[in-house]
Amino acid sequence: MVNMDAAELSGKLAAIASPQRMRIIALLSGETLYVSELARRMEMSRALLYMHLTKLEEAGFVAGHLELSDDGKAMKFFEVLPFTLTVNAKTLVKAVAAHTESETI
Amino acid sequence: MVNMDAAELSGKLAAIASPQRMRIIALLSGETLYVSELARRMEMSRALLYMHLTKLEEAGFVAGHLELSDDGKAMKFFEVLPFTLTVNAKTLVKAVAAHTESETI
DNA sequence: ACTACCTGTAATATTTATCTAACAGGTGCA
DNA sequence: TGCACCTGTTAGATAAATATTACAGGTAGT
Repeated sequence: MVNMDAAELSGKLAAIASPQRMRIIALLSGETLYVSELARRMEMSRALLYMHLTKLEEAGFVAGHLELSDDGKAMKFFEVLPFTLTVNAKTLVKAVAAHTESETI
Repeated sequence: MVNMDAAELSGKLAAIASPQRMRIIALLSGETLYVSELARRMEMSRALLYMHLTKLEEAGFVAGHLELSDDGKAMKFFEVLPFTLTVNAKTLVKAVAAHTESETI
């Protein structure tokens, strides 16, 4: 994770760049919520929310797990994974270099 | 710049998230190049490159200026501006909060 | 006049991302 | 049985980003 190639870094940045997904992380940061509840707070359809959550999960920003509530309902909770992303010119040069290497060799 | 709202942060992240634009910054980081030369190294049309450069410039990552070469040609040079972007859960919470404030008040 | 460079933009096509609507399946309770 | 919750997915519409093509204009040198 110390050395990310351009594709990976780009994926993470794209995942986090969306205002909607920024809000999702902000909402999940503090309390873990299950999908339907999160959908209500986001005022967003579950289908759409799933799309966003999938992108965030693939990028490694959140993680979801099924839980069985007391009354037997299956509920999918999501939590924010700890992360820190630092980007500057140096970072980008490294990422691009790593990328072209893996492409060429 | 210390406190960015969600829209601004999202704009910067989106600008930097593109693999093409990451390569542009990597190429410009070290030497300033004029558009046509950069287009050759990127193996990309100038029209498309302009689109990318505009986004990078609007986000504040690069700056361009016209220069008159010795033989009278107008040449537009671009350079990378110093920047460091750090994103984590705390950053996002702040950005989102700043956003909803400016929206509501 | 013609070639070889350069900047700059507008119209258009293509590809991707985002969003909506609709469905199937589950549990618990009145 | 019917209502109120929950998860999960797919097909399709809409919006936005990306890329292409084709211009117009400039300087310098052969």
